[in-house]
Amino acid sequence: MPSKLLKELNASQREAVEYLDGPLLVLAGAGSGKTRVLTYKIGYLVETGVAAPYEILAVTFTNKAANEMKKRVEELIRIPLQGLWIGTFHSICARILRIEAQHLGYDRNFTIYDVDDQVRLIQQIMTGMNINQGVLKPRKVQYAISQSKNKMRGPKEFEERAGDFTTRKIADIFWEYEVALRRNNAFDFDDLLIKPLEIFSQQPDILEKYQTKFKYVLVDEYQDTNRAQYYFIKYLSAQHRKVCVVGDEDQSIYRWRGADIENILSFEKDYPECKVVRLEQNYRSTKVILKAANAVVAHNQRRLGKNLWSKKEHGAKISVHPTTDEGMEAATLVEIIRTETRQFNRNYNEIAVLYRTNAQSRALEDRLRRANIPYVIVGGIKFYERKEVKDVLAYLRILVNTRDSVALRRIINYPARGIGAATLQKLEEYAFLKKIPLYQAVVEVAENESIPLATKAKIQAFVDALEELRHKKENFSAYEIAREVVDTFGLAAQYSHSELIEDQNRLENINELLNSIAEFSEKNSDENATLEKYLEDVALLTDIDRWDPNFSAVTLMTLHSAKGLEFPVVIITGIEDGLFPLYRSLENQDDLEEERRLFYVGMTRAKENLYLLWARQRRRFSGESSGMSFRNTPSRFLKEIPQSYKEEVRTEDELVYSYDNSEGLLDSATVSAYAGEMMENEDYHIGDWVIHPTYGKGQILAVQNSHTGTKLTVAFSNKQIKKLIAEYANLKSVSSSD
DNA sequence: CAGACAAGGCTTTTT
DNA sequence: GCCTTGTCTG
Repeated sequence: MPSKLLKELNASQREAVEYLDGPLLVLAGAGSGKTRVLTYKIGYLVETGVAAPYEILAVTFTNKAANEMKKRVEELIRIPLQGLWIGTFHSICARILRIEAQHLGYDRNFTIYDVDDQVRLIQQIMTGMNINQGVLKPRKVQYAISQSKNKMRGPKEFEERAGDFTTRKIADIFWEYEVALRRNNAFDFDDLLIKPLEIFSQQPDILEKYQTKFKYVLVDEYQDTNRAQYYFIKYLSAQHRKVCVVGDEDQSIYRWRGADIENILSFEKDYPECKVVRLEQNYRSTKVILKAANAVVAHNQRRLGKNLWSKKEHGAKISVHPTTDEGMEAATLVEIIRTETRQFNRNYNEIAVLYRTNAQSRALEDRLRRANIPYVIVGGIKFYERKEVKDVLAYLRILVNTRDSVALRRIINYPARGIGAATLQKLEEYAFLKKIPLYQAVVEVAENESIPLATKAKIQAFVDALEELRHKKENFSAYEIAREVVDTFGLAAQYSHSELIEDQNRLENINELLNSIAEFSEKNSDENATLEKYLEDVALLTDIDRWDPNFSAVTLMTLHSAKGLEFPVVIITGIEDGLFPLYRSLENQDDLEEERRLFYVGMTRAKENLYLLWARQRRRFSGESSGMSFRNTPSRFLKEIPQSYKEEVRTEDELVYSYDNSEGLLDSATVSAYAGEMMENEDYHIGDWVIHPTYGKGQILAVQNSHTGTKLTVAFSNKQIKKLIAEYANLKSVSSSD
């Protein structure tokens, strides 16, 4: 039956969907409909009966993409996709580990450790080993271990390569860390990818089970797979060899995380019989944006090469905005957003603001807040990484996995209940001597001679409360348990009595967490709505998964987070040499090419209008040069955009500060932002108050010296903004605002 | 043992 | 500049 699905595809897309006989490499340029191909391919496989949903494994880059894709396919073919395995590498691996964990000596209710948990565990280990954490930072150790695991090197391989003293010390910690993870019945993020491979190599029968099961394996964003992910796909598809990978070498941006662009570049070597389909028609961007992006990425050496084209309109030129400093950059940003929303009637959610580093968001946020422009930030401090959220989760974790000592330590005296460092030390000694998990030592506190009676009573009360909940867990929903945890241990109460905005936020976050658990309980059928499953979901969720594109707000995020998304208007900030590309990538050709790909990714997110902002001066707060201002030159990538596709806009010369503030007062940051460039004039200063014969009292927003005289931009109390020539305006200056 | 205050470090990107 | 961590005092 020739599926009607195929009619909705162009020739290349159709070719990619229809080819089912063997390995397939789809080289899909930005905006060329690769998600569409994957979606339709799954639909086609199921509709034609070539494969049942449970015989398909589909790997996506985010959980959100997985959910959307599944929903979309079900809408298309109107067949429920029960049993389909779709999700990120991490979630699929976690699923396998739940089933097979016993082969590694783990329980199926293992915990997944995020970076924060890993660092806490490493701190514990280092304390135990008497290593000075001031000299060797736990965070550094965590990074080194993670990087090593990303390359599939365990403690043994790490030790073999360890040259200097510090690295050998890290190797020692690495060994202990692995032991501790096992003891805690926990995997870290990197384990999720590595451990299934361990099981596969130790027990070929288990590998074979999955190889037989998955007739078709589909992988999105293949250019960003690392070594472990590469082997994972290779092993699982070895039997049927029906593996379809989709990717774009020009969008490979995760080298630092161990992603190996070679995986896609050499796919044809791995599978000599493979078919290659190129998707080169871009449906997203205007011709100008696309050609400019192509011109930039053409500077890279290591690529398969492709020729992206678009049938869309020519479109507006890319506007490049040089600004004085980060304050002016933010002011310019506000101005652009105002123009787009007021003049061109855009909704806020049609606009994305992208930057290289999370730290850049603060200056932008401040200004957006003052200008009353609604915005959401994706990334940065993630919701599930917030202290108050992690506190609640730690309680839930210890209920599920009593061996999770990282969780236990976090909550044993939080909120404070009189179990201090000294007591914890005694409990730990007890656990160590009896070779039992810390939680067990807490349960057995009655038998512990070294702890004073009064303290014992406190610990006993804590244990009793936990144990009661642990038993309730079997018969109550995840939400009910979480609600009770929060009430029993007073996790919200401590914030609800406070008037600090910060505490109010924390309270809100706890409520939001409870809501999310309630939503989870409702959405999933009973057997899947367990606390265990919830904790796993949460551990693997990213901020982008929680992001609602329909919410009417400007979206702020890093360029990395923007991958896979599109917006009518994209504003990229901080396009300066040293920031983008970053200094540390300037020396190395491979690193520089990755930065360029990142810029390419950013540019190609834009459908209609693209703005590029950079600041001549920017304050930095990292490294030795902390707090210093730097003179910047525009990013070398800017020069790689052909002149005919861009135009420079000197916004600040004509920038009029929009005047929403009804009191007519300018905040100090605004004043200083304007003051940066234009303080030269002796008679008039930004922020000064003046009286005009007809307009009345006003405040100076901008001063410019031009050949016609001193141009002033003044905001008057009737909310009018006027540009005046000082020499003719007959202004009187007033000393203060009254 | 808990809360207040000071010092130090940090920021490249994320599952 | 802000946040986390450590130290001091009650």
